[in-house]
Amino acid sequence: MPELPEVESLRRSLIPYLVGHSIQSVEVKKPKLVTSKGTVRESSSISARGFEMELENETCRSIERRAKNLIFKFESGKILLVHLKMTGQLVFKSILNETVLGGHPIEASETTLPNKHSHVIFEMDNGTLYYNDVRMFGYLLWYQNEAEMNKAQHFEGLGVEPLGEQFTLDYFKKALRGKKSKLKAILLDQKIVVGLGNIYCDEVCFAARVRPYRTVANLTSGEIEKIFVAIINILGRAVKAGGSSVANYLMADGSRGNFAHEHMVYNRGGKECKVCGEILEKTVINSRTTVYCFNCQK
DNA sequence: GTACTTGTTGAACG
DNA sequence: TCGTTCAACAAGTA
Repeated sequence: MPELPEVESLRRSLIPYLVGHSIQSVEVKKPKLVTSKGTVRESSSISARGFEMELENETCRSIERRAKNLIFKFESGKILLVHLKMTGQLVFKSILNETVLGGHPIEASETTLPNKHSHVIFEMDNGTLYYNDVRMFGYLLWYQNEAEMNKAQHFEGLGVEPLGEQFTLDYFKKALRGKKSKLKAILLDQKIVVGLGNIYCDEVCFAARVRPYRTVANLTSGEIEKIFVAIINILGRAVKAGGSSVANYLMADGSRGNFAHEHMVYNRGGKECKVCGEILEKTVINSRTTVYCFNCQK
């Protein structure tokens, strides 16, 4: 599930292949993905055919990221925003047969391209970019320019970037002041800090040795600091490792940019804690599965 | 057939 | 009114 580290490492790996290169043609196989925004049905301002035409002959100038959104900016000023949601992935296959992948982990059965989940295909001057999405929760939005994107208020209310300069201990402490929620709810709340999803919330809580259901108001100053440091460390390390997804599934040595191997608690309920050996507890917080170690976390 | 998965958000809650 | 939590939704898998 792409959270901030997956999106960021995908962005970094796509830059050398896409920036400076142009789109020759676009094929939208599932119009829904470019005409709706998640569960919010918008009266689409653009048809699938319009989407294809608008991006033809556009040259990519930069690839940016805001929260879990990938933002492709073109020389003309046009913008393509991609949200992978749960199961989206972008795969670029160059004409030299190099493959770059990011987002949702690839399934072994889906290594052929395009496959049945390839819903939007960009023919570039140096290869092909596939947007694959098994459950089709993701979306690709097109904007005429920066102003139009801002007008859409897609980023309204988002908190600070955890790996940016604005995320300071002071900011974090102030943001938590007076909150009555459980720690996990706070970490999941994109209005405070963006980019943390279910996986990294559990990992951050474990790294900080704080139980996820603790009420924020009862946290000590030291604990908040540990959580703050854990957010930066975990996300930073995960980005470095290439996220929890397979980074390059066609590499000869089969190596994987894989933070998943480093997960301490996520998806490990009932298994032994890697630190103390106790059985990890599994519970539900804010309607999300949560795993923690009762022994290690206080 | 059913339970379960996550990011997001409008609805409902207290 | 407001902060907080819930539930629904997207579509597929086990």
